[in-house]
Amino acid sequence: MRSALSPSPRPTARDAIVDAAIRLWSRNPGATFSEVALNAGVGRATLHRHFRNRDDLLTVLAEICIEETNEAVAAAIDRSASASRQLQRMFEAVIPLGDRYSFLYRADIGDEHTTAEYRQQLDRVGTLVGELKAEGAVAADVPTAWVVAQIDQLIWTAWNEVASGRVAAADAAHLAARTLLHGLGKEEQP
Amino acid sequence: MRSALSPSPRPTARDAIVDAAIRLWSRNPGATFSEVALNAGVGRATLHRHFRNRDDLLTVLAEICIEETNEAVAAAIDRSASASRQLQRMFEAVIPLGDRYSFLYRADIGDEHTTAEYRQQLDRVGTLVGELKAEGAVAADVPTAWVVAQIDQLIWTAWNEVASGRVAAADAAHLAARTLLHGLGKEEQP
DNA sequence: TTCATATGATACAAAGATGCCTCATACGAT
DNA sequence: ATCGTATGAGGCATCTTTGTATCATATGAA
Repeated sequence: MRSALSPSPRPTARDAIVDAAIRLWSRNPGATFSEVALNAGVGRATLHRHFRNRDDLLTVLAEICIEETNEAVAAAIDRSASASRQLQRMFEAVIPLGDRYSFLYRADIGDEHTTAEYRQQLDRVGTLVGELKAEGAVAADVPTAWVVAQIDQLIWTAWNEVASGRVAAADAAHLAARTLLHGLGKEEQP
Repeated sequence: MRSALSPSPRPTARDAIVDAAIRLWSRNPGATFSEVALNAGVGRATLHRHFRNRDDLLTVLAEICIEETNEAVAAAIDRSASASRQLQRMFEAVIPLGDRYSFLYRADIGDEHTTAEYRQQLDRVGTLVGELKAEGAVAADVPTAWVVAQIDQLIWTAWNEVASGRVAAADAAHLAARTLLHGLGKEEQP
C-alpha cells in the first residue's frame, strides 16, 4: 500500500497531462482531448481516467494556477516593506507566471470555487492598493477598481512583451511599477 | 435590377447576422452557427449563403471592426493638435467601441489581410508615440513597443471598467490618458 | 401581373469530439 | 515471484457541428 501522504500513486501521467494541456491550450484554446493526450504522451483513455471532461481539467489547471500564484506572491512579499516595494516584488514574482497561465485569460471557468478564489486574489490586490493610497504612492481620487484593473493588465502585458522579445525580462517588473505609479511621461524627480 | 451602388440587394439579413454574431460571440466565443442564425432571426441556410464558414464570418467581423475603428479615429484626430491631445481624443473615440469588438481579443484571426491591417493600426499608434516622445510627453528611454502595448491595453481595460459600472463613462478616456502619461501616483503639478 | 431573387424550413451525409468499455501489458510494491 | 494497479491501444455508440441540397414561399422590381 502506498503512503497516505501521496494521494496520487503515479503522478507522472497526471503531471504530463497538466503540462501538456497548459502548453497546448496556451496556443490553441480549442485543442481537442486527443491532442492533449497525444502531446502528453499518454493514451486518451488515461486522460479520461484522470479528468472526467474538459471543464474538469480546466478547473484543475485554474486551481493550480491560483495556488502557484498565491505561493509566488506570498514568497515574494515582505509585509514589513513599503507598499510600493511590495508592488514591485509582486510584479517580479507574478510576471514570469504569465508564460504558464496566459491561456486562462481566454478560457472562461464555470467553477464557482475557482472564480471565488480569483476574486479573492483581486481583493488582496485591492488591499495593497489601499495601502498604496495610504502611503501616498497612489492618488486617493483614482478609483481603486481602476488601479486593480491596471495592475492586472500590467502583469499580462508585461509578460506578453517579454515573451515576444520586445522588452527585456529584467526590465519588465520595474517598467510595470513605473508605468503604474509615475506613468510614462518624463520623470519630474529623476 | 438593383442599383450598382448597393452590392448587397437586401442588406437586412446580412446585417442582422453580423449584429447577432458580434453580440453572441462577445459573451460566448464558441457559440455555434445555429445559435447565431437563431439569434439573428434567420435560417441557418441563409447564414451559410452569406458566409461560407465560421472563419469567413469572423474575418468579415474583424474587417468591419478595423474599418469602424479607423473611421472613428480619423474623425476624432485633429492632426494640428498636440500629440497628447490626439491621444486623449483617440481614447475618447475608441474606448466605446470596445463594447462591440471585445470578442475579437479572444478570437484568433487567421486571415492575413486582417492581421496585416491590425498591425498597421498598431504602427499608426507607434507613430503617435513617436510624436509624444518628440513632444516630451513620453520619456525617450521607454521602449515604444511598451507604450503601444499600454495604449492597446488601456483601451480594453477602460471599456471593461465602464461596462462593469466601476468607472464612469465620462471619466474613462481622461483616466486612461492620465494613467499612461502621469501614472496613478500623486500629481506633482495639480 | 410576372419574373427573378432571397429566404425559411427541412433533410441529409460527412466529419469530428466525446465518453465509455475491454483487454493485454508493464510497472511497483510486497 | 506474485499480485494489484495504472496504462496503452483500440473499438464503439452517441452527439454535435458543419456544409450542402432541395423545395415551397415571400418579396420587390419590371
